[in-house]
Amino acid sequence: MAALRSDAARSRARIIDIARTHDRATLRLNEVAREAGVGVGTVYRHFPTVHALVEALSVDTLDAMLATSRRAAAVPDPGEGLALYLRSALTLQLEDGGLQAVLLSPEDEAEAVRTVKREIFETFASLLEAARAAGAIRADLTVGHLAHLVCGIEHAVRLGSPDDLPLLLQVMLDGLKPQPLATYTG
Amino acid sequence: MAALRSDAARSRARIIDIARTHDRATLRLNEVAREAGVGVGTVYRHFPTVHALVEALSVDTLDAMLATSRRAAAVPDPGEGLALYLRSALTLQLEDGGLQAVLLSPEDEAEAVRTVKREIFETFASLLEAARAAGAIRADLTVGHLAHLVCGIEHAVRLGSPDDLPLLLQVMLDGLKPQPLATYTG
DNA sequence: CGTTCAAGCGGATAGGTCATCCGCTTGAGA
DNA sequence: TCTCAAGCGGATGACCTATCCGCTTGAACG
Repeated sequence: MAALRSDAARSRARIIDIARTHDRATLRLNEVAREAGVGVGTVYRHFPTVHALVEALSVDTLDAMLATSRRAAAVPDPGEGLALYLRSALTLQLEDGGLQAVLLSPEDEAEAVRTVKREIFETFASLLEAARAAGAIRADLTVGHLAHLVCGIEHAVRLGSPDDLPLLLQVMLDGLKPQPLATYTG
Repeated sequence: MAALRSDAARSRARIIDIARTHDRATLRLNEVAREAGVGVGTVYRHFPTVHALVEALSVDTLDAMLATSRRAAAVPDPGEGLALYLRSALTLQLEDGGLQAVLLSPEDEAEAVRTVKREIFETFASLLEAARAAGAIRADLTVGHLAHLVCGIEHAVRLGSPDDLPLLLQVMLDGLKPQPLATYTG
């Protein structure tokens, strides 16, 4: 990203500040422009699509997610490491309402986002591999399954209250373990 | 619902037929009107909101859900009964893309829908109670938690492929069991 | 049947949102 | 100070939703 002219940097920051006060799912670029005191054209030049703005709002959270995944990789017990990462990812996704969309989007506006996402997924994959090797997790689960499950639990928590997080997370974590006994498969 | 005039019944049926061919999440009433060969006004008279139409598209599925819940209540083993219901509910929700919205909506357009939903939830609640009494499920889970979890798993399956259903369902079912050992709660 | 009219129909259109385009302004390098 | 690429604003065309009202029609009744 080339250095921005000072006025452009100011506009961009104002837009992001205002956008942060809005629900990510119902962002209206024209409304953000009005509240930020800039022209609509300015918003659309900085962020050609709503997704571009949502992405920009999530870069900090993405960095936090990467940091967490690396911290999790340093945990001696692979099962605990994976669990720590899953818990953190879920918490971050619940805090940042746009993160799920950014993580799942196949296209990224910003090159930096693409890079961080790749690094997160790579770390995530090695966490899973280690946990599997340690027999801490069902062998038939892929990184995709886990990512989708986290998004699913996020969805479930959003349908209820944040207070449900610990319980629903625990249900997921328990379900991920290799099951000792045959389970009903009707 | 008072008996419809023959032309009104015909219009209504045409609208529903066409609407069934559309994605529930992106239904456009004007588009449905055009395709159904009726005026926009006719669509809006029969279905004042998109949700009213979505609801109408789901009445059959709701009936199936109620029937399934009663079948599940007749299963001798309470744990198996609950599992059967959860599996069926998830399958129905995946088949009917508008069902989750109908089930979760606090307001119902049609009185019949309100009634069926109440009966489903009542049966669901007694299935849970029986399973809990039999020690087949964690004691701290409510009907709300389970309903939200099913919606969460539905979400997870939709993010991937329908092939993921058996595995993700099993993860949920295993996680719902009372856990024999202490779990990592970091 | 013919008559009557409530029920139903169609679609023009008012109102609202989105995103582009272009003439004006300004930061900053020379 | 001069120059002009970069940035800005907002008018506006394109599109979408949902209402309203004058016209049409099914069906009840004598």
